[in-house]
Amino acid sequence: MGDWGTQFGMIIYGYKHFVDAAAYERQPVVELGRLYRLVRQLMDVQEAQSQLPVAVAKVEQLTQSSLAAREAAAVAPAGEPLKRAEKTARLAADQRRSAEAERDSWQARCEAAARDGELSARLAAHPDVETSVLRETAKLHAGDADNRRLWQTFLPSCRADIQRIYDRLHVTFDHELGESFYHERCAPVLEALQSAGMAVDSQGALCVFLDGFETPMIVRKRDGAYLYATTDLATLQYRVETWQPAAILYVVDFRQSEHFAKLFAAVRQWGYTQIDLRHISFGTVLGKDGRPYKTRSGDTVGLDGLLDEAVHKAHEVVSQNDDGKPDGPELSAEQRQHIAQVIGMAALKYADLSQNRTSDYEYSPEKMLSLQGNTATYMQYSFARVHGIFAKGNIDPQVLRQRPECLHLTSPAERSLGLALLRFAEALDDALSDYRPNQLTQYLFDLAKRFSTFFEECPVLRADTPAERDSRLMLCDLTARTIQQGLELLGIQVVQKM
RNA sequence: GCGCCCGUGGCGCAAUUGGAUAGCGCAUCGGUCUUCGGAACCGAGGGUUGCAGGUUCGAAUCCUGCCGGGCGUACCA
Repeated sequence: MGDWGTQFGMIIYGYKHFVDAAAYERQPVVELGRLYRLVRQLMDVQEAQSQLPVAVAKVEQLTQSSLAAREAAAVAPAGEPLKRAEKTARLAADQRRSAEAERDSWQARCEAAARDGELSARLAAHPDVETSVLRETAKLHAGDADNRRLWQTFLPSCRADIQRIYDRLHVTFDHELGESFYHERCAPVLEALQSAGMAVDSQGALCVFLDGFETPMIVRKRDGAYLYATTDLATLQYRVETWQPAAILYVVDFRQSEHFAKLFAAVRQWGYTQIDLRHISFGTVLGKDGRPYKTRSGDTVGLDGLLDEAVHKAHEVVSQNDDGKPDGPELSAEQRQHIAQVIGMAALKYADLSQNRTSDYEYSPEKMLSLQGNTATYMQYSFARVHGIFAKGNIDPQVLRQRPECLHLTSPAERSLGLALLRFAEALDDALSDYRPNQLTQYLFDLAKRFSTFFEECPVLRADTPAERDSRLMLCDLTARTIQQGLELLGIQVVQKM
């Protein structure tokens, strides 16, 4: 958990220069959020200002080489050389265009900042915020009294704010140790690496050079600060000492695969050869523009808003459906609210988990909040239907479960459903073998579809014989329990009425 | 430049890791329908799996080369 990184340097810098004491007094997290965004904005503009001339020069250079490539193509002899030259020219033109686009976007940001008087004044008063922020971060890490004190007062409210989201998502931890916990363990790790001859000085930084990698894994910056890799090494050592794990899974965006490849290589060389270390990488969430999705303006705001939207939309559908009941509405306002919570969260989680873990996907609220087709709602609906039958028939499933011999599969729909039920264990194995939750979602959707067919074709309470009725009730119960168990493994709840 | 990943009906995705006629959802079209809960069911159309070779009894999957896209690449995480 990132309780120690640059984001705290940003907040500390913001607090020292821009805090609104009264606002902080009233709502600390809101004010700290504002400060974070403010500092972020200053850093972004200054990045744009420093990148602009670089981009301009790059456009100039690429324009030259593009011209040269076109001239070369004009005089190239026909055949293979011409094709090659044309391709080079095309590539050069593409590069020039994308450089121009980049230049324009830096320029637009600079101009927007220039039009904002207050922002311009701040930029003038605070040149190079990024360096200042890094300095605050370094001071925090070095034990500076002021920064430590600020960090200690900020941390609880920041942590509590994040907890709100975890609570909404029902995410809990068995152990929780932040980056800060490992800080004091970093120096001994580096000493060990140095005495093992693995870590050496290079250009002022402490580096581990590894076979098969062009660049080293840097474990201590020139300015003395530790990095991501340092904490990862200390964390691994601590975990081995404390829990003797057989395997450690790192569930992290695939863009960090090189980092983990280096980390694992270093760790094995260090002597930890018995642990199964795995980077469970996943694809990037993309915005509408196909670029990685970011909430530059804040941190958890985007997610919070999405959760609200999911619940709100589910509430609309629940209400609409309940109002349309033949005998009038059945649900209280509280029930509707609870159902909307469960269904909305489920839709979001399912949208994420039903995707192939390794592929990118586009952040699209419309799709993520859909309640039709291959969605959690479909499974939850099956579960609720079973409870509808049990309620209407006054059935106690516990009684059924005493006599499993009552199960008889005669019609094709019953047989198809029964076969799917038997495959549950197999689906779990599939999901587990390569850490792919979508194997499980796919199974559950298949099961629920078969149940729908069964439900349509096979009357349960009005079955022809008591034996058939009992058998079908049993199938219903098994289906409901399988769906409930499967969804629970995905962190998704069910409701008896919806 | 080097490295990693991706390309599957209009759109979004699967494919038991090399097996049988490539599946599903949305969308489209057509049916069911005074329901054990229609947030449903049944059916139809739509594919040369980016292109070209190769390996194999068998390729969406493995190899090679193109085309197109994404990401990473020395002190961010």
